[in-house]
Formats: sequence, structure tokens, C-alpha cells
Amino acid sequence: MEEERPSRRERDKERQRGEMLTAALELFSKSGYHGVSMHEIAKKAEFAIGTVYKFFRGKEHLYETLMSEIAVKYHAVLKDALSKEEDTVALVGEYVRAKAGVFADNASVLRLYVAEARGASFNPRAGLDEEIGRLYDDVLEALALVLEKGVQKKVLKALDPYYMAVALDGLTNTFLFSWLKDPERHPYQANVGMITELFLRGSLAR
Amino acid sequence: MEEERPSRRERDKERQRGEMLTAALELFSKSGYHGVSMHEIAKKAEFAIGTVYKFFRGKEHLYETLMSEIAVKYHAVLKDALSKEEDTVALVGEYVRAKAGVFADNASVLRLYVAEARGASFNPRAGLDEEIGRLYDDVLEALALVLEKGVQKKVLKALDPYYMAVALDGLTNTFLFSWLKDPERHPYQANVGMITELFLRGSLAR
Amino acid sequence: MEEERPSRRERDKERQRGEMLTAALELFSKSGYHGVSMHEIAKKAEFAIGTVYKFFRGKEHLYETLMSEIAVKYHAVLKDALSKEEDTVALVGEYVRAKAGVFADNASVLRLYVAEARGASFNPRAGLDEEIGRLYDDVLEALALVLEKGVQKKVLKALDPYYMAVALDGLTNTFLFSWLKDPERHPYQANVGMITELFLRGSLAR
Amino acid sequence: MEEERPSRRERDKERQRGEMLTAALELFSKSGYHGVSMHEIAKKAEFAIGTVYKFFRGKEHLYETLMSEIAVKYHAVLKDALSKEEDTVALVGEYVRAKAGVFADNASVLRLYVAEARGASFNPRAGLDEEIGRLYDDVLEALALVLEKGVQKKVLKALDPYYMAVALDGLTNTFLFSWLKDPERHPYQANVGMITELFLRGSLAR
DNA sequence: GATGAATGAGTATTCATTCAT
DNA sequence: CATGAATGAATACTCATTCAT
Repeated sequence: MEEERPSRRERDKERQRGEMLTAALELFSKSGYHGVSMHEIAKKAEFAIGTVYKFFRGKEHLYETLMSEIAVKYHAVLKDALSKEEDTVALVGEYVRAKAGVFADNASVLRLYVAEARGASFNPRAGLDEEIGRLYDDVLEALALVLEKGVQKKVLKALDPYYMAVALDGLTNTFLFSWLKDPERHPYQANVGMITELFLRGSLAR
Repeated sequence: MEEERPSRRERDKERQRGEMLTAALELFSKSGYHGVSMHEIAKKAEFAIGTVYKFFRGKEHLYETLMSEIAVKYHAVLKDALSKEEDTVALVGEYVRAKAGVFADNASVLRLYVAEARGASFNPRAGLDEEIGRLYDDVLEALALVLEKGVQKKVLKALDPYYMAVALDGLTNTFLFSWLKDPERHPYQANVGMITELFLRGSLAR
Repeated sequence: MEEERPSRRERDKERQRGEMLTAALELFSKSGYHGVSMHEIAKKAEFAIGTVYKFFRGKEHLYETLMSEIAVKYHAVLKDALSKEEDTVALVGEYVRAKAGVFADNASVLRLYVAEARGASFNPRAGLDEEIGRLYDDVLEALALVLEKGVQKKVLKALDPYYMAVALDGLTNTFLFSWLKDPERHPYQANVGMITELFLRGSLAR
Repeated sequence: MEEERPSRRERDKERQRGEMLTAALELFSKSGYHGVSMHEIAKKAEFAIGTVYKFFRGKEHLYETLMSEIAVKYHAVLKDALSKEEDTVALVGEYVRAKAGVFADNASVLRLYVAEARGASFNPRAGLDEEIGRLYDDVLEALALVLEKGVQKKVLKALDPYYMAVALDGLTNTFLFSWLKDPERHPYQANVGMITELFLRGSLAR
């Protein structure tokens, strides 16, 4: 009972913050960092401009917060997928499916996000790339570890596991973006199938 | 005589246009679309700002022109590589090497370019994506055609050639970006090797 | 008992008001009217911003109140000095010393204050000048009266006493500001000595 | 003939700059630094806001320029007055009259200026004070030099010439401000007379 | 009655674009 | 026909003030 009051305020604040981030996300993913003004964000979130500044130090901070939160969620999901107790091949499947799930859920965001992770960005602030880059690499390394075990178990070829991880990551990005861009031409099932098939077996007959 | 004068003027104009585009390219790839002002471009190109506007309708138009020209060059190189008279596996190698060449030559631009092609952009004008997308797809289809012949010749597995093309493209992008980002950690040879190895043979032992 | 409650509240209120004014004074004299925000004042005084607005109609009002109170104190001291029962020359000394005391005590404020009195200000509200001006003039007139008596007693020359008062006031301001600005170069004793010497005897040899 | 064209442009520019400074001066002296917006200045000067920024780096720079130019003019006049070949008493008269002239011409500015020189200011930028302070002191020292010669010639009492200069400066400021504030009550002649009378002869009868 | 979250008008500054010379 | 001076819309951010709790 006594506990509820502060909790309520906290929750209110959290909800407001969330509404702002949601509005910002929507606008940023449609028009990019420079294509959106703080007034637009405030208006879309239905707050006064000053209120937005109570929650975020500035446009940059708002943007960074957004990207950071997405990165954290994204990587939690993937790390989780990779930490299951399964054999190498199944784990690759888990990874691909988890990533597909993230893509499906966050479609609009991901362009923003991958752009950041890739550095193909207009960097509002350099530091951002780094943090996201670290998280991205962390998943890559977790993936590499999984693949390394596969190599040790002789399930996979004796290739550098980190490179294999990079390759798998690239393949999933490529296919999943294709899927998001044109779901008719690149249906989900076909994509996920292709990724694993190509990654694991390659293209060569034999 | 009569013919020369216009021709000379034409050539002068062309040269000026080129100087502007070169200046713009340099600036855009360093600072991104929004990080560069028309005045900076004019200054770097050593023209008056008004002159720049004689050649390009505006900043957007200048930017689009730039991206478009790059896309055209980029694809010419790749199409050329794919049109050689060689066997499938060698052509895959040609493609990968040609792309690596383009990456090496244009390092700074490519972030801009791939960002555009991928749509991870701040779209100054929607139309741009489309044109570049068409060119990009055109290469992909040429690549798919090469792979299809490989399938017919039973050199490659009976997988959808377009998907294989997408995969190969994704793999090259991924590895070549890694290489550009951190050439020490991801040396060229290792990358090119991995791309073909993984694409053709896959990761599975056996 | 009955009487005490309101009295207590009154006193509480008075204390709070004082704390606000003290905080405001400190901040204003350091950073000037525009360099201080109401939030800063509230924070320094350890009240909620709303509470400050219960006591003062707004920033202007708070500022005016502050200046007004200082002016009242300032003039009380000077009037007091001038009301002593001494001869003219001694009273001039009293005046100079009293003013020096005020300067020493309020150093930081006085820039604010004299700026106001002189009108060299950014007038948050015009009315302020007037009130302070009246108080200032009141002292000047009291001083003039003292000097007038000196004229009558033939201790002073037959010059307009009001002008002499203005002159004395100007001299004290000038010297005391010099002193405040650079106490090493313009030590107190030298200053006070110079003021009386120059005012009373002039510069001319003979 | 050939020389005129650039000269014309130069003059145009100079005129525009002057119009901006004039507008700014008028507004600043009425409402103070913080009471005036760049838009107001632009509007009053009948230029677009951007044009103002072509001439001045920003509000601060505009303000500083203004103050600096005034200070330079002001001091030129006074130094000039003090450099005449006359006897000490006449030079004191020159100084007072020159200063009165400056006050009369620049009435509106001087509040701003003296406020700056005195430090009773809201310092947009600290450096400003210093430059103006230096110029101010320079005049004071020139005046002190004049007075020192008077001392050597035994025309003046053996008091510290710098202090005498400070006193004379203070007296002129005081009286001339009084005059500006209320010319009826403090007519020019009476003021100028009082300054010299009091400064030179003092108040004491005999 | 105190609080401080929310408000939104106001400000300095930038920069794409135009057009008189 | 090139020029670059002039333009002014747009933008991030601040802060005095209000009012629901």
C-alpha cells in the first residue's frame, strides 16, 4: 500500500519516457536523425517541448538513448538464443530464428540500428557507435564460440570461427533485409532455409 | 571550327561539373549529407555558390547525381566482371575480386553508397533509392544468371540462383566492410578466401 | 497563546522570505539579473520553485524587492551618519566613513545597486529606478542640508550646497569603487584621505 | 575612376555595418544587452537576420564591437584634449569640456559605456571589460601626467597626481550624468563650472 | 499550503536558395 | 553569365511561470 505511491509516480515517469522514445523512434526511422525536429517529437509524443528536455539532455541524448535501448534488447535476445543447450547445428538455427524474430518485431528500427552498427551513419556522436559496436561484437563472439565448439566436435570445418560468425551474421542480415523489403519475393521460410543451407553446406554440388 | 566552340564549352562545363562532384563527394563521405553545406562544397570546388546552383537544382539534386554516378560506375565494373567467358567458379572469383577492387578504390564513398542501397538512409529524396536499387538488382540478376548456368552445368547445387546471388552479395559486403573497417584484423586475402570457401563449400565438415 | 501562533507563522514567513532574498542576492551579485534563473534561486534557498512564487510575484518583483531593501538599509546608514550633532567638516568625515563602511560590507551588491541608481541598467522594471532614485536623492538632500549649514556658518564657500553634495557623492563613489576594484593600488586610508582633502581643499596650491 | 568601384562597395559595406551598429546601439542603450534580440536589431536596421550575421559573428561580437568603437572614439577625443599645449588649469578645462562634448553627443551610449568601464555590468564576455578598462586607464594616466606637471610647476598641490586624476574623472562623470539625467535642474554651464571650481579650489572657505 | 512537473513563448544561430549586379 | 550578398525559414534549447496533487 505504502509502496504503491512512489511506484505509481515512477511508472508514470517511465510511461512518459516510453511515449517519448516511441514517438522519436517512429519519426527517426522514417526520416532519419536530421529529418526530425525536437518539436515534431514533442508534438507526436503529445508533450510540451520543455517536458521532453526534462527527460533527455538534448536531441543527441534522446537519439543515443533510443539506439542504446534497442541495441541492448537486440543483443539480449541473440545471446539468449546462443546460450541454449543444443548441438551446433541446432544453435545456428536458433540464432537465425531469433534474429528473424527481432527483425520482424522491429522492422522500422533496424535500418537505423544496422546502419549504426555498420558505421554507415551520420554519427550524431561518435561514442554511440562504439557502444553499439561493442554489443554487436559481443554477439559475434558468442556466436564464434558456439561455432568453435562445432569445430572442436568436428561438426564444422576447421575454419576460423570468428570469420564464420561474421559470415553467418552477414548472411542473416542480407536475407532478412531482403525479406523485410519485399516479403512476397523473399518469403520468410525460404530465407531462413537458404541461410542455413548456404551457410552450412555451401553452394557447390558435392 | 564551328563545331569546336560548343564542344569546348561543353567540355569546360563537364570539367566544372566534375570538379563540383569531386569536391562534394569528398566532403559528403567525410561528414555525411547533413554535415556539409553548399557553401563548403562551392568553396572546395572553387566556384561561387551561384555557379553550383547553375549546375545542380539544389543540394538534394547534387547529392543524388553523385550517388547515381557512383552507382553507375560501380555496376559497370561488376557487370563487366560477370560477363567474362569463364567457368562458374572462376566467375564467382572474378565477382568477388572486382567488388573488392571497388571497395578498395572507393572506401570512403561506400558507406554512403551501401547505406543508400540498403535504405538505411535519411533519404533526401525517395526516388534515389529506387534508381540505385534497380542498378543493384541488375547486378544481382546478372550474378544469378551466372549461378544459374552453374546449376545447369551441375557445378552448383540446385538452389534458387537468385538467393545464391543475394547470399554471395551479402557475404562480400559483410567481409569487405570488415576489411575496410579494420584491415589488420581482417586482411584482404583471408577475407576473399573466406568468402569463396564459405559460399562455395559451406561450413559443414563433409 | 492565541497571539503567538500568528506571530510564529509571521516570523517563519519572514525568515523564509529572508532566506530567499539572501540566496537571490548572492546569485544576482555574482551573475547579474539575467545570469540567474528562478530555479537556481529556489534551489539555493532550499525551497520549491512554487514557494518562491508564493512570496514574490515573479523574478522582477523579487529583484526589485531586493534592490529596494538594500537601498533602504544603505540610506538609513547614511542618513544616520548625517544626523549626528557635529560640525560640518566632521560630518563630511562621518559621511565618507559611513559610506566606506557600506561599501566594504556590501562590496558585491554595490555594483548592482549603483548601476541601478545611475540608471546604467538593464531595467527589469522602470519603476525601480525611481524609488531608488528618490532614496538616493534624499540622502543627497540631507547632505546638501549639512553643507548648507556649513555655508551659513561660513565654514564652506558660498557654492550651491546641492552641487557640493553631488560632488562629494561622486567623489566617494569614484574612490570607493577604485578601492573595491583594486585594494592594493588604492588603499582605504589613502582614498578616504584624498576624498576629504580634495573635496574640502581642492587641488590648487594656495 | 577605376578606383571608385571597389571603393563604392567598401563604402556600401561600411554604411550597412554602421546602420546595424546604430540600430543595435539604440536598442542596447534602451533595453540593455539581454533586453534586445538579434531579430529586433535586424528589423530596426532593416536587414534580414542572416545579413547581420554576415557582419558580426554573433550577438556578443556585435555588442563588443559597439562598445569598443565607442571606447576608441571617446578616448581619442579626451587624449586629444589633453595633448594641447596649454597650462595645467586650462588643460583641466579642456578635459572637462571635451568630456562634456562626448557626453552630449553620445548621451544614450554612455550609460552602457560607463557601466562597462566601471564593471557594473552583466559582462557578456569578460575580455571586453579589460580592453575598455585599458583605454579608460590610459586617459586617466594621461590626465595624471598633465596634473603631475602642474604639481611640478607648483600650480597644483603636492598630491598624488593619479588620485587627482581619478577624482577629476569621478567628478566629471557625476556632474555630467546629472546633467544628462535632468538638464533643467543641472544646466551644463553650472555643472562645468562646479567641476572646475570644486576640483581646483575645493569647498572650504579660505 | 507547499510542491515540482509541465508548459510553451522566446532566443541565437545556421544554411539552402535567390537574384541584382 | 558568373558572382556572392542578402534572405528568412527552420531549429535546438532555456526558463519564467502555472496549477494539479
